[in-house]
Amino acid sequence: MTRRPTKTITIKTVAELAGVSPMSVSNVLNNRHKVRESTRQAVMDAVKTLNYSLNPAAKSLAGSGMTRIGLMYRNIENAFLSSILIGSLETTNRMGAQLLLQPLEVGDVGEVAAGIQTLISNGANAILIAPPYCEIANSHGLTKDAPVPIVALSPGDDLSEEYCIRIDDFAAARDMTRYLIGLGHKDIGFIRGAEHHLISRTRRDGYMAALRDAGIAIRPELIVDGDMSFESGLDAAQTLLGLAVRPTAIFASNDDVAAAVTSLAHRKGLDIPRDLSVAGFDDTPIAVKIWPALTTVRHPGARIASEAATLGIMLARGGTAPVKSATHLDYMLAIRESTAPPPG
Amino acid sequence: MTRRPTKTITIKTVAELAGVSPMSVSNVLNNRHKVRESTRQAVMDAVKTLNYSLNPAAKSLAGSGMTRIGLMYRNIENAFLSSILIGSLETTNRMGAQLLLQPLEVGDVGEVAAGIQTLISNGANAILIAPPYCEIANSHGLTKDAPVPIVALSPGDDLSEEYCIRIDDFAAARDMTRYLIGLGHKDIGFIRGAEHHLISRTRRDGYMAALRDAGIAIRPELIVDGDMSFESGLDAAQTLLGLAVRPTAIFASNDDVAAAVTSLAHRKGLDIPRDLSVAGFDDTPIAVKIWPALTTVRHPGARIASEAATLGIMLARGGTAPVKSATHLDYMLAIRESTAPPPG
DNA sequence: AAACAAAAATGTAGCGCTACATATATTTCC
DNA sequence: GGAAATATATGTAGCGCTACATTTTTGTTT
Repeated sequence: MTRRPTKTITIKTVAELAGVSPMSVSNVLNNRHKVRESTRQAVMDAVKTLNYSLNPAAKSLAGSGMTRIGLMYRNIENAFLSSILIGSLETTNRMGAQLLLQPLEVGDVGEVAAGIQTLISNGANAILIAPPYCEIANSHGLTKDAPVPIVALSPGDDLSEEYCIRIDDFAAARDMTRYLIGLGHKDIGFIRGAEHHLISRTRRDGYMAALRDAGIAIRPELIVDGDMSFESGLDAAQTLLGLAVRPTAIFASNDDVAAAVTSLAHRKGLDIPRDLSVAGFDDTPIAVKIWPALTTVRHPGARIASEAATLGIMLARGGTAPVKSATHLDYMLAIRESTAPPPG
Repeated sequence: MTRRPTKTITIKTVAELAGVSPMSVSNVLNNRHKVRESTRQAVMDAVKTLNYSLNPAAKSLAGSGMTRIGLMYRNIENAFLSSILIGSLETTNRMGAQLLLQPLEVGDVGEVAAGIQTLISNGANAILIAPPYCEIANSHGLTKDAPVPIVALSPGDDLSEEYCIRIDDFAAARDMTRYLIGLGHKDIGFIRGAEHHLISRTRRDGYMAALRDAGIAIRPELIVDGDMSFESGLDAAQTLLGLAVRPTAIFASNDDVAAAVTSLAHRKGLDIPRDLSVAGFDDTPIAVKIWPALTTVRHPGARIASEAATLGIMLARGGTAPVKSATHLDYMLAIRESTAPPPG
């Protein structure tokens, strides 16, 4: 009488058709054990006839609702982010949780704060944050007293206020640089990532550490800025290859940039790896789709996201929180065809 | 007294703190217009103090719930699918709907049917289906009397039982082939897509139509199978480049396969485009990240997904359905550096 | 067959919110 | 200043489901 007259099919409709009580229908549909086979059949038949399914909102309201995991990330087409998406999705799916996505456009502090707020409003019980937002959120104290647990995906360093799942970027960059040094390279160019990614600094530190360890003087002009995009890689490569004493190897902060270096080198008639070695970072699909296949660092985005989602779900479901600490996953060097000893 | 004692913060808690009725809190939080500024302030203060946000399940149950759009797709790392994900996400976000993701592993009929069922159980009010599942679902009548509207994303042809958003794959493939013919090519290899993609057939038909129109005899050995993966592209390229009379141009069913052709050609010491022209399809990011940059067909995945999501949301919200018909978006040829007149 | 135990089915009372109707405060106008 | 018009606030009655307690049925034992 009040309200729009609803002709919705409810659990009651089904109960009437099946000739049982609503609770029995609920019991069947949630396969709780205490239902006689005949009843189950009757209910299932009615369900099929009515093409019925439980209302998730009501279910959630009444009972123990579905676990919702929020994922906040930069809305750009980027293979590493893709793998994070895939990984979180796969895990939330497998564990019966729901993934709420929150893509951000710009990524200033305000947008990050608003994004967290939106996710919480939408019922997120835990939040995963991809870089660089995990770092921004942390450094601005946005996660300090968040009402839900926060997990940082692959931040550039262990973060104080968030759970972290990452690889040791410093060690990985150092190892790759060492590998290049081991091949005989001394003039190794390095293309930095985006300014605001903590990762950019960490990886560069690894590169410098390896040089220092090997007693090779650091030539500042060999370290050029980029922003992790293919285009910025083209510019950076232009700079490096235009140097009077040009590097015999270039280590880029990610695979897209390394692909750009490869592309520009080809344009300039350089043979890779004979004239120039190129190394990337992340091991995204493009690494094996360019020629020559790229030597790079395997950065398991999907696994990081998967671990993070698992942690988030556990925490959301009231699991005991381990000490707020960082988990370091393994990385490894994927040595392919783009690196070789320097010419001569 | 019954039930777990809940200490949840509800709208009532907020109302008490703010000294108003629960309804006023509701009115403020849904910014309905009829609230005095002083009341709004009081409520907002209480909300902030309690760090409160509305329970979405209850909101959804009580009122006009949130629109949920399901997206079913193949769970593989693939740039075109990525762009579909991004596009749907962006639009659902912008229109205040929620995206429910349903990645499929294998894709037999059973899994597709189950996926649709799951989405509906999870409250999807409309479902978007990416290829090849839209075609599978359609051909097996899975969408015939679905309780929610179904939108096919970029199927290979107009589908009878679903709304379709796509480009004219036939015409696009024909145009690209014509372009190659226009450059002077006569021996044009074609690498087909996956068997079960309707798209594979449609694109091949376009290729054949262009040859026929130009009066060029079709050499069946120039048409080889692939499955749209980089690896299959390597095999197909091996076959084509091993031919006694080898093609002077190769048109691949997607960019990954074209990248594989490029890679293999380089390995064999061929210069692209001098010795061999290569064309792809989709214009995914890799097209401009390999060298030489790939001539390809721009297939606007994000826009397709965006249009589809818009349609789905409109239908879900009770908008009038246009006649169940297909929308054709524009495609265009992206002419880059991988194509040139044949040698000699 | 009565007495008890276990299994199965049901009734009741909300979960936290909003639509709608109703009640109260404020403004407008003559 | 008071009636009418308007703006604002509040009560009531569920939305569709499930936890828990209760009742009914079925099975087991002596």
